[in-house]
Amino acid sequence: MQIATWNVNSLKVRLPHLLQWLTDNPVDVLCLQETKMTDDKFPVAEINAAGYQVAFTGQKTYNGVAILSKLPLEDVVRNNPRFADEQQRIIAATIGGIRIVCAYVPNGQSVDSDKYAYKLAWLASLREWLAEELQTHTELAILGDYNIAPDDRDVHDPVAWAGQVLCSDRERAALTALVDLGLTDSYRLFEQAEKSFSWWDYRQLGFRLNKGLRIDHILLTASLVARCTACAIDRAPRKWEQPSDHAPVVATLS
DNA sequence: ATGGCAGCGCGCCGCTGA
Repeated sequence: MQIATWNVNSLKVRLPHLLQWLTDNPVDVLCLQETKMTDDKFPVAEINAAGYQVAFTGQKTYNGVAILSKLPLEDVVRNNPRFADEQQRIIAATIGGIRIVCAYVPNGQSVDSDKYAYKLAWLASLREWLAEELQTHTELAILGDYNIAPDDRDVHDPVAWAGQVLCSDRERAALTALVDLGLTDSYRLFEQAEKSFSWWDYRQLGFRLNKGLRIDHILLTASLVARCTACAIDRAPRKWEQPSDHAPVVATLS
């Protein structure tokens, strides 16, 4: 079984890439972020035709998340029930007995921004909710765009990024607090190339110069860690014409 | 030096993203 996450930066623009990528990578579960569309616009028929069922929650212009699955999606939850939020950033479903949580963590903009305070509050509430979910789901995976580079290995220029949003201590502590619930960054279970990133700025030849960050993650509970045989970032679609600025991350479970 | 891409909105610039 393969589970994956991809921030598509507009599903309207990226639908052809999504369908191509699924043809090339017929994963069992794919979590999407930044669909940027209201639910009435969601391309259900095209995704069904590709062999996937789908649950989603979106809004105009910003945010929006979805879970695609070959197997049925059960017990779908939209948003964190503990956090009143107009922004559509979370969707969860049980698939093949695994609780799948798809998350689009707020960006935060800058550490002195109101959006940063919102990001930290959002993450604190996510932790509270996940703690509850973990009481009833021993097999749980939380996949998504965390907008946090866990440590300096995940940053192309740690000096330039030191203390900046996506790399600041408080965000990293919030991520550590999630991990401390009993989760593991699946990417670091395995030997990985240095300078492995999942996002590259569109500007200044970011991808070509590999000036990126690793901010898209798949966290697993211990029972899924035991089943996890691989985790990889697929840089291929970042090279396609008119790409998302993020690459998909794929974890393989036995 | 706050730029630079990209997507979106009743658009022709301003916002958000990361």
